[in-house]
Parts: sequence; structure tokens; C-alpha cells
Amino acid sequence: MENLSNQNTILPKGTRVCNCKYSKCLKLYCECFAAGEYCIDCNCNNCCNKPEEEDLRLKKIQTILERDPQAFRPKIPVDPETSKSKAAPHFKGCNCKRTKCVKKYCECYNAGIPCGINCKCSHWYDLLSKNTSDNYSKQPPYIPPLNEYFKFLAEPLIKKKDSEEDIKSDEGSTFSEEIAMKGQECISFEKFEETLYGRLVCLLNNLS
DNA sequence: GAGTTTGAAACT
DNA sequence: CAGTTTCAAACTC
Repeated sequence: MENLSNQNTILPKGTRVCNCKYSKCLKLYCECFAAGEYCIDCNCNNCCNKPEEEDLRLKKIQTILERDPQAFRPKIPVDPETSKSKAAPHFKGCNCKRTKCVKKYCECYNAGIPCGINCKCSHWYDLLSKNTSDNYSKQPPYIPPLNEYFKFLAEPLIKKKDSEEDIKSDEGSTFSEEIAMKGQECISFEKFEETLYGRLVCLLNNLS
């Protein structure tokens, strides 16, 4: 997977090019600053991420480290032998809401690694995230079953899975059973079945 | 190339 | 610590 422009891929020093306009390249929004490098030949405005501004730069670094001592740690574990991102979980994980972790907005996808235990997209994970290690072997293209899409539509009506235990205990159960189990805590299965989404989900579940 | 969308980072 | 704002990159048209 090509990842030539993200901060987690090990790039030779000076080969990053940022385009920061308002951050003076002194916030983690700036790829160069986040990587602990000076801006060199970047397209940034009012850049303070350069040796001439070292005092200010160090102050900012200190402020950021006070807030989060791990702020400058690479987000993806690096293999010391290859100097490339390892296929290990993102340290913080992503928090994608809309892109199903298959666009470069997703830090995991962008780094070429599957979403993992640290990701907060995990409440969608079993239904929505297509950035799974399993799917790496299936791609391209991964086309979700239509039924999965309606599971997504039904999701707001059903209490979300709260823990890994819930997810484990659901393995092997049918989606109708899942709805029934979770419905006890939120809305009854009968009530859910009455909704438009519910009818569609049940219909499709029977067909698939 | 301009405008929009997205999610991390920063802020309140 | 949850909600909101800012920001730069990714994406679309």
C-alpha cells in the first residue's frame, strides 16, 4: 500500500512538505513539526518550525509534551530492521465516524495497517469498518452484503455493544437474535420489527 | 483550482 | 472529560 505522505511512514529528513497556513507549523497539525523535523522547502505560511525560531519552537514542544508526554511518539510502531511501519495497532487508534476507515482521513488506513483494539471506531467495527486485517486479503474490492448496510441503518435504534464481551458473546448468533438480545435493553424486538428499518432488516436477513 | 468533507488536535 | 472549534489533508466537482 502506498503511503508516501503521512507522518507515520518513515521519510528521509526534509522530504516532507507541509502546507500549513495558520498554525505557524508549531502545532501537531503540521506533519513536519509532529515528526520532530524542521520545515524545509515547504509551502507553509509564517513558519516558525525552523532553527531561527528555536526558542519559540522548544516552548511549544514543551507545552505539548506537558499536555501529552506521548504526543511526539510515532503513532504506528516502527520495525527497527526495515524502518517501516509495522503491521501493529495504531497507538491511539482512529476515531472515524463516517468513512468506514477506508479513506486516507483514517490514520490507520493511511498508514497501511488494519484498525485494531485501540481504535474508537470499534463500536462500528464489526458492522462498518472495512479496514480489517481480514479484508486486506479480500481487497479489492470489498463489497459488503446488503444486509450489513441495513444493520448500519438499524444501529441507532439498537443499543450499541458496550464491551468486548458483548461482541464475543454475539459471535455465532444471527442478526435477528442479536437484535432481540440487545432490544431487551433498549426497545423490544417487536417494536423494532414495526419500524421501517426493522422490517427491511428482517426481510433482508431472511433472504440472505 | 475552488470548495467541501473529514477527523485529529486544540481549546473551552 | 465531553462538547466545540480549529486546522490541514483528503476528497469531489
